[in-house]
Amino acid sequence: MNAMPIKIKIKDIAEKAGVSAGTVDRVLHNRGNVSKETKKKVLEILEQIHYTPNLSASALASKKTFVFYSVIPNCEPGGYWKMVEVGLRRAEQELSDFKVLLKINYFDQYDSASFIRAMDETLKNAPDGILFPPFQKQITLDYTRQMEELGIPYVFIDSKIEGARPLAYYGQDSFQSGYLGAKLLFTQKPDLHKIAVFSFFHSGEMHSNQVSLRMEGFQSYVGKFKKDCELVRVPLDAYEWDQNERIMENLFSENPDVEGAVLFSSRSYVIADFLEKHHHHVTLIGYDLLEKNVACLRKNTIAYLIAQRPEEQAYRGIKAFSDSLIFKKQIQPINFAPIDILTQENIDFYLKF
Amino acid sequence: MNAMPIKIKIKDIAEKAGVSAGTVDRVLHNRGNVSKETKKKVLEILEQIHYTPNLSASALASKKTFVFYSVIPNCEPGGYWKMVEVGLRRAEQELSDFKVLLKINYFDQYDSASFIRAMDETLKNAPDGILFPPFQKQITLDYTRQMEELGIPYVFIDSKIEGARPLAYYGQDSFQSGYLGAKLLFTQKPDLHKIAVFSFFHSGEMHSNQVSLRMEGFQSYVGKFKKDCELVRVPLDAYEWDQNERIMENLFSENPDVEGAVLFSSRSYVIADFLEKHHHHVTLIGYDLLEKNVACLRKNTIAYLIAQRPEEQAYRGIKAFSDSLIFKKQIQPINFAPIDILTQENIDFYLKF
DNA sequence: GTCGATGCTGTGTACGCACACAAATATACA
DNA sequence: TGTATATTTGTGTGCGTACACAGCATCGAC
Repeated sequence: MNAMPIKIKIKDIAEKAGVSAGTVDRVLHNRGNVSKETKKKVLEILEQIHYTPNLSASALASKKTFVFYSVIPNCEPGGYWKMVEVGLRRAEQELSDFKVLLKINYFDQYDSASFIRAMDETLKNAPDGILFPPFQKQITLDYTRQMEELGIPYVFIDSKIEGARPLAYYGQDSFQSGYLGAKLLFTQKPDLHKIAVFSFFHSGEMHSNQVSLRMEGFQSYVGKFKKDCELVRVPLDAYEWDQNERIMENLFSENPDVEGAVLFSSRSYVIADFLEKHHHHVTLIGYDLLEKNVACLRKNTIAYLIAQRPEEQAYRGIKAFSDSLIFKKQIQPINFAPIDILTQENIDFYLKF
Repeated sequence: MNAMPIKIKIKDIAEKAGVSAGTVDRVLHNRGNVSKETKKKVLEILEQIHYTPNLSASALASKKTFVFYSVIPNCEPGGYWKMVEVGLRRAEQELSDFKVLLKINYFDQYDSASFIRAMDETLKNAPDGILFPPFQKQITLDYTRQMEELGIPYVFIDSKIEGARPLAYYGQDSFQSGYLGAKLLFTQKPDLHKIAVFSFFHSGEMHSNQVSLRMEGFQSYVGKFKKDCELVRVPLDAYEWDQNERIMENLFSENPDVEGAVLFSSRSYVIADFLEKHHHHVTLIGYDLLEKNVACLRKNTIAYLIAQRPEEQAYRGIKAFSDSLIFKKQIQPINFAPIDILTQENIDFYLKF
């Protein structure tokens, strides 16, 4: 009845080959200390029989502990990177039976030196895998080259860069999400001819690859369909809000005809709150499902939110390591997350999820 | 260094409670034979400590074999349901270490009696879970009610029906995929005023819920945006091709102004091949990524293919059972698969995947 | 006070593998 | 031939859990 098709185990192979289980184990794991002839004999049996190790038993017996590192920006409560961290921890939790450890090193996303410090620190520990969002392209490529030499697999989240060979990527098609941002903005106001494009810097630095790519996508749409529309760049300081108010005031007094705005990083609510006070006729497109952004969406101070799935992406990123290294599965290298369009009408649905 | 945060095991709980591991096990699994006081004591400890069983050890030691059944239409080589079967088998393979067995019962999708036979047969075996595409609504609801009474979880693939409480659904939003079909057809020919809507029957029967819902979606689009467009239903016989040729000839001689066509099930290539011979000016929208359909897409005898991910959906359906029953995870109940739009330009990308 | 019967509890084994260690064999050299 | 050493092979234990079984106490009936 319950005729479980008997699964082949190491012992079976050992018997067939006329050797002991220990020897088969040595062959399977390339541990050496096996004579050429016996090795050949065992390998022949393995060719014939399709042996797949029992993962439960393997995990249970294994003494190896896997240590994965994640290098992400400092995460403030309720912020985007906090959600990433939640996903990371969920993956760690789920893999705890497989002796998987996750460590996180943080950096300041507006300070390349701190990224470099965090990465150096991480590499020193010779981890079994590193998950991180690509920082400024050249700096990142430096590290991906190092990791490839050291044989350390790495996973990109958030955005990706060309020229690297990550084990996998989990995130949006950033360009496309920027492109969509433009499309949505013009859906609201087809005749826009001046758009404020905000971005956060600090001491002149802004290295978010994600933001750059979204910007390209946005521009691409405008270049294709709305050639006459002008984009006004507005650099804000990530940490000093006082002067930002002034910058924005200036912007609008010099450009009273700005009627659309966009910010490619997650703190759209900052812009929205400003606009609400003084310029509520400006239509704003924002990114990412933060609570504060959602509040703005409900108040209609943000017209559309374009969201990704930070928790899910981080979770799957870590799972990619375990699937590849522990469970020997093939990994799909490119994994574009859905580009969710959030409006007042459908936001509840996304929150529940 | 490798300070693995020590995971709590049954033994730890046993010590804390001053009982043996066996007793803790009895409490954990509600196996009875434990005095009220000891049970209370153990439960108290369990409240304090957050114990999660080691899944590897659990799987290894467990004697229980899970038997899942899938009830799907007969699958011809290269057909849609063959792809579903591949996904099912892949899941079985992957779960073989967890004593999971998968059995498949087939039915004729144009014969409700055969569906009923297959379901009855399946239920007789008291499986641990049943995965199937909802057949005609009333018949299906009969069975879902039975399964709910018996405590047998079930998963829908392909399409879903209201009024049932499946553990999960994996498939498209069928209505939406029909809606999209209409949209794409009119993208090609905005001024269409007569569309042939083909469907396969056999001895008058056609119970595919999926097809019905797509039809609704299609009609909804037409009703909303193209009120003047007429839909001509063309019932074909699923098994007797000779007479179909005649039916189609008649159709086109009586309606020479038909310039668009759609078939909501997967064998679009059949229609495409006919149209190619005699009516290549007709634009055809098809469904599903079959090899033969792709060939038509390349020849441009199918304008767009709307595809789902049959293998993936089936795979995830089975995994839902194991995740829920074996790994005690929460399952996301509704899982809409992407509605992929395939054209000559992007088809290669989907095939590679 | 003996005998079961019953309820409760502890012990022991198996699951399949990884890995340490012991044993056996082969090789080198005196 | 004997001893020392390297190479190859087999054996045994533990991983944490599930579950069978044995042991123990309590109780009632005779």
